[in-house]
Amino acid sequence: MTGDRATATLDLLLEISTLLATDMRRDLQARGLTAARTHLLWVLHHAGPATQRGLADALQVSPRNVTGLVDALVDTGFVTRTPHPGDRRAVLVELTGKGRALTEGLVGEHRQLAGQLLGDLPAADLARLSAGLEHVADKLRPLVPGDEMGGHRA
Amino acid sequence: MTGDRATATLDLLLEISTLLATDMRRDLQARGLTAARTHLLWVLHHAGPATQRGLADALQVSPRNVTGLVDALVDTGFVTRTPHPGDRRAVLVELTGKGRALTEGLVGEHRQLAGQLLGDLPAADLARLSAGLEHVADKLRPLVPGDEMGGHRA
DNA sequence: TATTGTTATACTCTATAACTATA
DNA sequence: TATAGTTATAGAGTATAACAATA
Repeated sequence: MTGDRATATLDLLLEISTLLATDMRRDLQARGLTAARTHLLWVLHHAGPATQRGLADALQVSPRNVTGLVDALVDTGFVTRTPHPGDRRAVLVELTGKGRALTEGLVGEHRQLAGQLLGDLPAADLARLSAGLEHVADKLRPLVPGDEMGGHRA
Repeated sequence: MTGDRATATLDLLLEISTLLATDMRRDLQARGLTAARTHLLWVLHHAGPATQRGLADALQVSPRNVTGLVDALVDTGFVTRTPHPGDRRAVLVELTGKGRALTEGLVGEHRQLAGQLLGDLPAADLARLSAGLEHVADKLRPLVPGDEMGGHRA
């Protein structure tokens, strides 16, 4: 039955999700980072300096939560808070050299992981896998309103 | 370049992971359940009554953590604690009628979601997607030691 | 009056360590 | 001596509400 095949495929997708999350979390932990803090660094890496308000929107998380994450990342030297020029209420959060080194390292590891998981798949198979995943993502995106962060994840 | 194609495919996989997690969490929250508690119910659904020790092993989480999760699920009426016949140190955790109704509902919704995401994919495409995902899972499983829970996730 | 970020408070998941009751 | 589960303590992520400074 096709229905069972679909269910088994969704199961596979969920298993892979868990495995990927576990694998990445372990790598980050070794460097003293959590998933939430890394996600914030990742947003800064892609978007450049941002206000905490902007980060809260990007991460879809409360402003109060951002305060805590930025506090921790300042303490550990990954980001700095500087006054916002032109709005004295706001601060600009930006990556330090250490922060930039980290996110650039992540890009490389990300690429390496992609190679490890998909590198020996024939190009035609990779294209078909990609197409299948696009199909799934297209169905899924409308189910989760207020996404916009597609891909920006560590 | 093939490398970039692989990276883009991994990105897609990560985006889908996030979307799936968000979608499922929202559904559960509406019923007063968190991901961790639901995961425990899911294990009971598949394995039947279990000791807290057994649950800790299955969930790969500390015994102390299980105490808290079971406390909450007892309070909300999803499981019961009964004395273990034959070992007076241990307790058996089992689903109540409410708990069973919930997990059975999850099975149905899971199937429905699979149909929604994959139902209109031609059988051949579904088979190729499935094969591609199997390839990824095969590469990924050895990277995450002590898994064994493949598929058992809510 | 609205917005930015903070303090105050609280809940959940998670962990380790020490302890009790049993094996 | 080892195991099952609890109490004690702690850290991280998350949220809402009230508040200060600024727009």
